[in-house]
Amino acid sequence: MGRQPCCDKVGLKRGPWSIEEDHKLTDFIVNNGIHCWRMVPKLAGLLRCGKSCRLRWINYLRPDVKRGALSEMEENQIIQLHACFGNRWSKIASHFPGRTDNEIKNHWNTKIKKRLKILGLDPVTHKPIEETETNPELDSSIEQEESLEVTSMKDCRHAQCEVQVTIDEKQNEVNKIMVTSNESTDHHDDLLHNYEMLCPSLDVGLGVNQETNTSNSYYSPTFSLENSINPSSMGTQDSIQQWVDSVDSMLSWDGFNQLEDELFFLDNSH
DNA sequence: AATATTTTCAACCGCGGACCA
DNA sequence: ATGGTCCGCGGTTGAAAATAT
Repeated sequence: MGRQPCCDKVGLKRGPWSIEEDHKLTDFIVNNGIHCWRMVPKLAGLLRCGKSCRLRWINYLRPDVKRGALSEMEENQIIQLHACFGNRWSKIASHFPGRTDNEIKNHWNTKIKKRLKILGLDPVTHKPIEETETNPELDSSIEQEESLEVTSMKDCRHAQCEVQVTIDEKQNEVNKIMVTSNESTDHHDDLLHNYEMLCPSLDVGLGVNQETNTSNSYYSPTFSLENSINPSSMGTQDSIQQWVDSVDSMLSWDGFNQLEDELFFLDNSH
């Protein structure tokens, strides 16, 4: 015969844990350790199944569990790791001591996913949504399956590069707008003015916040105008460089909150 | 202030692999 | 080798909190 059943669900309590239950479970584990989750509720005097106790301990009661919002650095790291491992949350969580897979999964589903969508990126493939939609080869489900096969560090770095390239592509789009605007100084000035109106907190005219431009390790790719801006118009180019630097910092994770705030009305318009 | 809607996140569910008798 | 249980994982749910109307 096999082992005994995990638990008899009849008569067991479900739903949110009370403070008293938390104390019982914590006291028991602190004093006895964990040998068999099936036995924990019986020995601790709890009307819960072992599975529920395990979940409560790992996600909430564990003394080394890290509380509070995830930092921007952590968010960036989650995105990188998601590009490598897909939805393998426990794998991703293992890179964040004190953070639980449940917490990271929730954070991804409620926040990061939305931000990537606003950026025009598919949260599953990490590629531009238009590309995924127009190219059946890049169907999300297929991509997701493929991402599960990515295991080696080489592949991982490759996946990270792909995300990097996607962000670069986004900035190239900004570049194209810049080139178009470069055809007319007036138009260019209008563009800067409009952008300044959109983002009043950015000092477009007097200089750029270089700190935000360098503080992000992943979403602040180095950006060159050499291949996209006509070098003959240096005066204009300086302004454009500043503008693009601003956009660069806005596209970085640091600046995204600001961009999101500034452009919220665009999202509400449809 | 009251109500509706959206967001957040703790907890549950079911599956698959590991393990045991 | 087989059948059964346990554990851990990822997907999903739903109540509570926050925000909008």
